Amino acid sequence: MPANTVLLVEDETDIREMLTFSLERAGFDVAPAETAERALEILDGPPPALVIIDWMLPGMSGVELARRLRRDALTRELPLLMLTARGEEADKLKSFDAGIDDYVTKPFSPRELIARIKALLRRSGQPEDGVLALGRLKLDTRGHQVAVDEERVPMGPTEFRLLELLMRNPERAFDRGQLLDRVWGRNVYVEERTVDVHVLRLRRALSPFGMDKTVETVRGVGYRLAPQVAAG
Amino acid sequence: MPANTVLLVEDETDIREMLTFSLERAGFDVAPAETAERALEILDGPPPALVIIDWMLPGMSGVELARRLRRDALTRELPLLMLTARGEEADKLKSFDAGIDDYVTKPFSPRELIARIKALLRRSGQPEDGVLALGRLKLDTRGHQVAVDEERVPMGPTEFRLLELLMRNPERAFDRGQLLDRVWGRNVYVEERTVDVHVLRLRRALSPFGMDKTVETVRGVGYRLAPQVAAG
DNA sequence: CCCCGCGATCATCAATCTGTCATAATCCGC
DNA sequence: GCGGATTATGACAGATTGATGATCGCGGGG
Repeated sequence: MPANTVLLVEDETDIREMLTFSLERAGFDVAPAETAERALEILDGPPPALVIIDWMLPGMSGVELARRLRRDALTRELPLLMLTARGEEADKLKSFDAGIDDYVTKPFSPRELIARIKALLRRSGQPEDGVLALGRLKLDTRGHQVAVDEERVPMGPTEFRLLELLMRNPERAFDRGQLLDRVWGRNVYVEERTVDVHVLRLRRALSPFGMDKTVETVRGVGYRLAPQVAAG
Repeated sequence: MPANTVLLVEDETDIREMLTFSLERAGFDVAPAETAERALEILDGPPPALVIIDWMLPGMSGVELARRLRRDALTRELPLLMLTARGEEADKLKSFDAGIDDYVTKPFSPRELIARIKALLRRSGQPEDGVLALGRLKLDTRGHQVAVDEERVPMGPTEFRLLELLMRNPERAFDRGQLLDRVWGRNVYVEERTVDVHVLRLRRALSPFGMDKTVETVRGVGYRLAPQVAAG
């Protein structure tokens, strides 16, 4: 799932399609889900940048879904935006208790929704223009391109997502399990050692630019982005 | 077991799960145990940051478990928080007598519980996570790295854990047995002298930065962080 | 139908880390 | 200063863990 993806959980077809249209026009990729259950399935794959949840959902409610996401280490840090209908304001409190970051009351203007989404993403440290820059490294999440000093760095899709995760969390070490969960998605069964191979490929891709030390090994733990890259 | 793990001893499934959820949302890792016996097993491994005990437990009671923890040198300093039901207020006295640091009466709000937990941890001087800083020394638990004045200090995994323990407990001297228990984990058979070697290795790692006196020998006892480092 | 890019594994090699010893150095009380 | 006790060090051999190159398969074009 592209990193600029918004997971949209909304059961009413027309609203869902309207939002999908608006969001895509605003430059987001949209993963639509009719139910909370479906949303959870999607979240077994690589995580989106943000989740929009309708308060009222058939089956598992939006609030319950929110709680679930907050319970899970993998989704805990995802920005959550909830859609509520008028008259449900009384429940806002409960909503925030479930860990909601923001809410929008229906009916709402797409303009307002987009604005709040961007605010949330900004707050959670996502670049608005889709370009992550760290020192000489630039990663364009929309164009799926990496560059060092404006020069293009060719690499495979998995290496790209791996680098993206690391650049979003510089200085932080991930163990192989976390990397598998967040880059591959946790529904896939893959050997932990496979991570090593992709790290190797990523390093190789960066090495012609003298950036092969960018991804560091943390022995006994996993990998992380080199601090000097993060600092620069 | 991560350093900010909470051991939760509660037999009622729904309460246990609710608390697990709340605690995890608050950023703690949770080790759930249904019984006191199970809790003791868990405590054979690396120790949690805090223990929450339900007053009423099948088999060994919560109070008895608390007494045991207070008797064992290894767990004596763990913050203990007890959950009591209304009507058991009369027993509070007994509870504190058993070495409980704080208690919460059911029904309670997760908010209150979290607040008390954080207060307890603050009180016991254990940062919840992130960067431990002591003088020129910085240890980043998230990124798994140590720095002196921003300059990186390479060291092995065991040395890292050893330094982490010492930095979390400045001013305090540990004997070799305690170090083995808390850094290596209990029920691991290792010679006590091995600790010396790892202390040596840690000192060596720090010595290029003039910080080799950071870890002091307490003759006849064990080791501790040098007071001047702890103070700075 | 074959070629090719990409991804997952495996086997193997290399780099580090670990726990123990043996031995030297220190410390302490006398 | 002596002698025993305690700690510091250097050296090792084995065990872990990570790096690397090669292989096998899959699925999408051509």
